[in-house]
Amino acid sequence: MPQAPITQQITDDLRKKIEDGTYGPGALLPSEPELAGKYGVSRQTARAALKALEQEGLIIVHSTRGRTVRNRPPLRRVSSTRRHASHRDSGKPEFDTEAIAQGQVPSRRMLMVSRGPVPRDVAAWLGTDPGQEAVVRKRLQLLDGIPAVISTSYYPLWVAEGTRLESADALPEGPDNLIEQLGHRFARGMELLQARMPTPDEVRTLELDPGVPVVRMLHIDYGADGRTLQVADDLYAADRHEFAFQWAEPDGAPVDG
Amino acid sequence: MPQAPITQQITDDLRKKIEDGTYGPGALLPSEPELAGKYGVSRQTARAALKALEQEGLIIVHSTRGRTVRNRPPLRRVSSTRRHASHRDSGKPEFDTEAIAQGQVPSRRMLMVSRGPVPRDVAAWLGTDPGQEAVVRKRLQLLDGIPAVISTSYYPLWVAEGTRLESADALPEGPDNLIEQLGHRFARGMELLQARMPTPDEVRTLELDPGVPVVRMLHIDYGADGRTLQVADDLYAADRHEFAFQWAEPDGAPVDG
DNA sequence: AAGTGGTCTAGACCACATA
DNA sequence: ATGTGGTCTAGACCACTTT
Repeated sequence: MPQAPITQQITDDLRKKIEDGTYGPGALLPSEPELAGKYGVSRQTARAALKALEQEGLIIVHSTRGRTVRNRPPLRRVSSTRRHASHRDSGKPEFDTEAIAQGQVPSRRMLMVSRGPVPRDVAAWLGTDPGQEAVVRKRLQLLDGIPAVISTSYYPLWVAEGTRLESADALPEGPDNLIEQLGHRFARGMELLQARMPTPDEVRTLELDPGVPVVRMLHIDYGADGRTLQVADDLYAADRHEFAFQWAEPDGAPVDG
Repeated sequence: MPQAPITQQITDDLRKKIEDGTYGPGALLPSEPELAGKYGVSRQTARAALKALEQEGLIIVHSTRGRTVRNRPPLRRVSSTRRHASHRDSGKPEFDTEAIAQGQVPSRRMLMVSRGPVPRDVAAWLGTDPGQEAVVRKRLQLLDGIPAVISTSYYPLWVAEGTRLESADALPEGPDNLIEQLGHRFARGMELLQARMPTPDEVRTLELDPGVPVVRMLHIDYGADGRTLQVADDLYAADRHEFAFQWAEPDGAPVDG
């Protein structure tokens, strides 16, 4: 059995103390010099041990104050069924409806509205020819002023051309309702979830803490004729959201998540 | 605008070169001394820059060979509907059915079968009294010998007591089928997905690369009388899986994901 | 033998917040 | 003024693999 590096031993010690409550949520960890002295190592080594905990998402670093144990915020539940037409309030975007129901103040910042090419995997779902342009709407949605989701929506030209979907203005009723008003019907859809580490860009936009992954939800909606009406590419901060899906036998009562 | 640290500049340079294909998948990056020379920094600084890329999951470190650009493996699609009784092959566990359908060889390693207390959040879903015990089955499921999922299932005593669910042997037909054979019916269910960074334990068991998050899927099944039949706590390597959910209007054709 | 990454030291200077 | 983290240097020894 090889001897574990001293850095890792220190990390393990500290993690254990966080897990068993020696350092509870919000507690201040020993400072770098303090740790270095206690274990008889250089400051860099103590620092490396703490860095590992930071990347596991266990602690928060306060520049001139020290490091504290992160206390996990409650997760916001994102329910799949809420997106369907039957659950939608036709006056507002689904995001707003859900936020208000939870007593939070929704807001949004438009990041981009343009006609342009789309990423490879999105293009495959859109069902458009490769190289074909689409209308792209990218916006940041916030809850109580805190960034929650980066939403990028792609609309085929045959859906969006000449409509308010191409306008840089916000859509008070939400894109889904607008599409229905344009005479389309959402017949079926699919949601794809993936998790990964964020890019530095995404860290900035979502104001992510270190060690926090993102969840990408690709939402594809099909019309009655089988053509793709829209592809939504939503990026969530993983430490602030969880995702719920339900099913029931035909005669079973549905669950409200 | 404050000057970015030199470490970060190097990271950004390298990331750009990975993204634009200067260093394609599998390509060998410059070594630490090489980078240090090129940017006129110490080896530690070059090393820190590379470390960042490693934690973003962009590169793989080979101890005595260098660092190469990671090429992303295809994601295995995990479909929610497959778990429902109507989609289940009653001879095999759902995991095996799906694996075989994709041409992969499923296998499993039992990690633990015991009667014991359950984590707080699982207990809440189980609907048992706090402190109440349950039967716990923990196993590692593999595809072609590669770890895929850590599955931990919790069964209330009124379901599992005195049945083969308490046996340490594998269940050839799978727990879901066994539960039905015991006279229970799955009436409805819910799936909860969360993403986070893994613990060191989980890294070891799932053989995770650095910078790879895990997805936790909590699957709760209810019987016809509304009581919880089981809670499954599955942990997936995020770089090897994606998750699909579908819906359709009553008269719409279902989608096969 | 040479080159890779893995680990660690001892010291330095900085910006920033608090006392 | 002191203590915190943020960054960087110059050098060292190690294990391992390839040449």
